[in-house]
Amino acid sequence: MVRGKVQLQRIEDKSSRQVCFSKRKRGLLKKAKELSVLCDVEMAVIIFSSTGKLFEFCSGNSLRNILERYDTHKTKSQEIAICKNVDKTKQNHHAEYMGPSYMDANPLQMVQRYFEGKNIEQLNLTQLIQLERELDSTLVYTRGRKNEAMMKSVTALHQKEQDLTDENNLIEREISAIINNGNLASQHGRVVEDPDCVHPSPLDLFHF
Amino acid sequence: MVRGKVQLQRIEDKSSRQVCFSKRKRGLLKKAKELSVLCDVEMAVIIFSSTGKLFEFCSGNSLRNILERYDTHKTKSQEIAICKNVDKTKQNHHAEYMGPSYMDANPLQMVQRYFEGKNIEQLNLTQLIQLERELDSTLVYTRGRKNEAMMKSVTALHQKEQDLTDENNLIEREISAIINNGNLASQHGRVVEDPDCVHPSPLDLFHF
DNA sequence: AACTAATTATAAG
DNA sequence: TATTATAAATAGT
Repeated sequence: MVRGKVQLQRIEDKSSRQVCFSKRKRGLLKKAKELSVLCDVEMAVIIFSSTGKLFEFCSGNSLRNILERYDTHKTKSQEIAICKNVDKTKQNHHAEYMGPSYMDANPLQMVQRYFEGKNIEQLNLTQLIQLERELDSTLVYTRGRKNEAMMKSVTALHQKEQDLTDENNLIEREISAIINNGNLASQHGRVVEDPDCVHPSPLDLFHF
Repeated sequence: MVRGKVQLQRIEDKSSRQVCFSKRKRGLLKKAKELSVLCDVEMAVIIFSSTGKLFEFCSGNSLRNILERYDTHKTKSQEIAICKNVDKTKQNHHAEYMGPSYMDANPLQMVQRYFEGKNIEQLNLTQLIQLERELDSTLVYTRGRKNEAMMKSVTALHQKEQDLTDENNLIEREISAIINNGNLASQHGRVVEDPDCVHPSPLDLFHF
């Protein structure tokens, strides 16, 4: 019988732990199934026992679909984070207007459209092997372009910083000249910025 | 109070369903945490509510690590299964008919079409970062499907081998019976093939 | 693995 | 949201 509350800590006795795992795993998977059915939700449970054995549950028929959705969801959140960050920096390194979202479909959907509505599940082995290769090389290419774009962006920011610094130095020299000429009444409409304070490190734009 | 057992079916009333989801989700996540701590297991739970909101739990500090382990585990299991299957199999099969080629454009071209003819060179940094992520997850997905397809293919071939072997044994027995009856003039329209000579290795189908 | 007392989860109010 | 009666899970035998 159950004596007192269970302490939330690792059960040290191996045998008890194994028995507990077996019972609680069954309970958890049952609860998971109930939740998914009663409340009509999409969900996945992945469990690796301490012996390395895999147990899984998913609401539909494909755990992979759920992981895919998870990835998509995360990607979207990250995109929002990136855009917010970019807005904050006011460093406009995508000068062009992006227009209405081109990013509302991902390559998975594009592939499926391309295969005339066929699900990737229905592609045959040869098609899958070829698709894998082509995705791989498109990915490598895209990654390279991304890195180049990052580099350019960094370089552009450095240049901008340099220009501002030069401009400030120039203004300072002008002011010094004016002071040295004893002409204190002369006015400049500009404010000297301190570039070190105004500009974040270019690398802050990227989330490494 | 709880009256009678709960029926395992979708709760039709939206409000009740929402309340139930909220309570049971909390319960499930608590159970998940208890299981992971008490029994020292690595686990992940991913839940998408019917309104599309994401809830997650994981035992360590990175759900993505667990998903990676999941992928690795699946891949490894499949490889082991394939190798076992292939080793057992000394026999062949002919490649399935693939149908008309859907592969006359690759994802690079698809991506470019999708971006209204823009070259990947012209995508901005935000677009490139997202495209990279999406290609990556599509690739992971495709790779998983390919491995599953390989498994199925090998299993089917193994079955075919068994069928052919059985058929050959049957024919050999028939011939022996005929010979033992001294009826050497009797004709059979079939030739017994030597499978070891005729059929290439199944692995030739896959480009490792 | 089956049993049972005690805890825990939860449907309804 | 909090309460409570009941169902369900489960620790120890």
